[in-house]
Amino acid sequence: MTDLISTLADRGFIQDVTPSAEARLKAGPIVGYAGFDPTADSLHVGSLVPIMGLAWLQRHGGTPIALIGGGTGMVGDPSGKRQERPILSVEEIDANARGVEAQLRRLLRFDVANAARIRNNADWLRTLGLMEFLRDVGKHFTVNYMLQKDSVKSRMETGISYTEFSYMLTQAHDFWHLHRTEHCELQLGGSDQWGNITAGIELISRREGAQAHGIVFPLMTTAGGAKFGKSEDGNIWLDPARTSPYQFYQFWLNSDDRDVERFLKLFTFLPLGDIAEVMAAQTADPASRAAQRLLAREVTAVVHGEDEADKAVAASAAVFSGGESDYAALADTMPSVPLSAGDLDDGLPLTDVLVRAGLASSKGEARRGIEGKGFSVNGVVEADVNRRVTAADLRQGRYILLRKGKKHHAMLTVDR
RNA sequence: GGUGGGGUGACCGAGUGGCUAAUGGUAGCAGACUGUAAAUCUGCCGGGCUCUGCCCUACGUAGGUUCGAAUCCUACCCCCACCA
Repeated sequence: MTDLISTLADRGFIQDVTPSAEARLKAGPIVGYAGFDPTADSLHVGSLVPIMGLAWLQRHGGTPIALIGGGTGMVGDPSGKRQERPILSVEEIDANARGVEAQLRRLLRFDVANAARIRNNADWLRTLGLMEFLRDVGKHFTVNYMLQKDSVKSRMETGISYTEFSYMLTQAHDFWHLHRTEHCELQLGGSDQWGNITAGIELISRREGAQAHGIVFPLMTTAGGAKFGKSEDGNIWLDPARTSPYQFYQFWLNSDDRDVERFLKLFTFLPLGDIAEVMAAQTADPASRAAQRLLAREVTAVVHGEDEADKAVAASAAVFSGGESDYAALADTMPSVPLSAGDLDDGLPLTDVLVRAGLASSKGEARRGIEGKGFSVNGVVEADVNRRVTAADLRQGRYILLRKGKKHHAMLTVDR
């Protein structure tokens, strides 16, 4: 446990730490948690930071708890948000929670002595009575204290509902609950969670007379200034049904030179020595993008497994080297759209096909893209707006590879 | 409850009766250059079509005035500030 803090610090995880944390971590193994909101049925790459934090905790002998916010999700965390959030139905939250839990189960270890635990705060928050909450939690906080928090202060202009105002208390209650029931003494989170975490520490101190600790991670950004984890298709999800392993691999491969070292430290378990080595290679020959390749391979393997990572590497090599390749293997890892054999009898307009493949959001966009030489079929740029896709375009009898720009691919697969 | 200000496309933000699918900026997409990078330059950037043009839908909501409205009128909803 001794060097958890230094590991995290060396790898760029630490934005802020409560003063007592270091001494406590040196004293022995600890139980720590991080929360995950069930706002969608899949986590996205942004969630990898706290997940890696928990994983490092586990590797240093601690017991990680991944807390799914099935209860707090009903309220909505104002932290880092400029506007009130839409309320999801309980059914949606529960469905999302199931998806998130399945992913967490793959990313943490459950077969070791200090096995990870998964909890859902719906289990205690939904049954918590209002009077009980006001007496046992609300009584310990002054409104003055709550108004000091950034999450509230920054919303005083635009407005914040009582519901979101109260959020920090529900999260504080979670920390207290986990402390009480599982001896959890540490909470990890993004830097926007600082206020919520310290509120929890405060509550534990008041009710239990015990000292709890917090570590927050820096806000993820990219050197280009874009939001981390977003692409033109929206978020980069961990769910392969939403973001194929190939797309996932490509996301990391396209990392900015200025970000790649930081990402290697944050999103892989590679020893710092290995990272320094690959960075040296990268600096010597930037065009090789050795660091990006390693990053993409490693993160894809962590999230989707070794096999999928290998396929993504192979598919990327095939697609970007040009020439004929093993289409069946490509179809397996990249977004693939099924066609029935009959569809091609008369040929399909290319514009329709691009929309179906998700490469264009409307026929008009597809048409404009073709006019701008932005699309290709089987590696050949297509400039004819009226082009039709026919059986003659099939490769290996059943595949057609569509490409948008240089980087975006989709495979049409004819059913047999 | 009162007074004042405000609600425009993904976001910011112009626009006060026709030249407005709506200036500009950001973000995004494509092309050129490159290293599947950055920066830069160029084009695109509500939807559909039988596409040098045509048709829908759109400026908080619902009506109205007008040949014509994001722009004027009425009611309503929501947000903000100050006052009570």
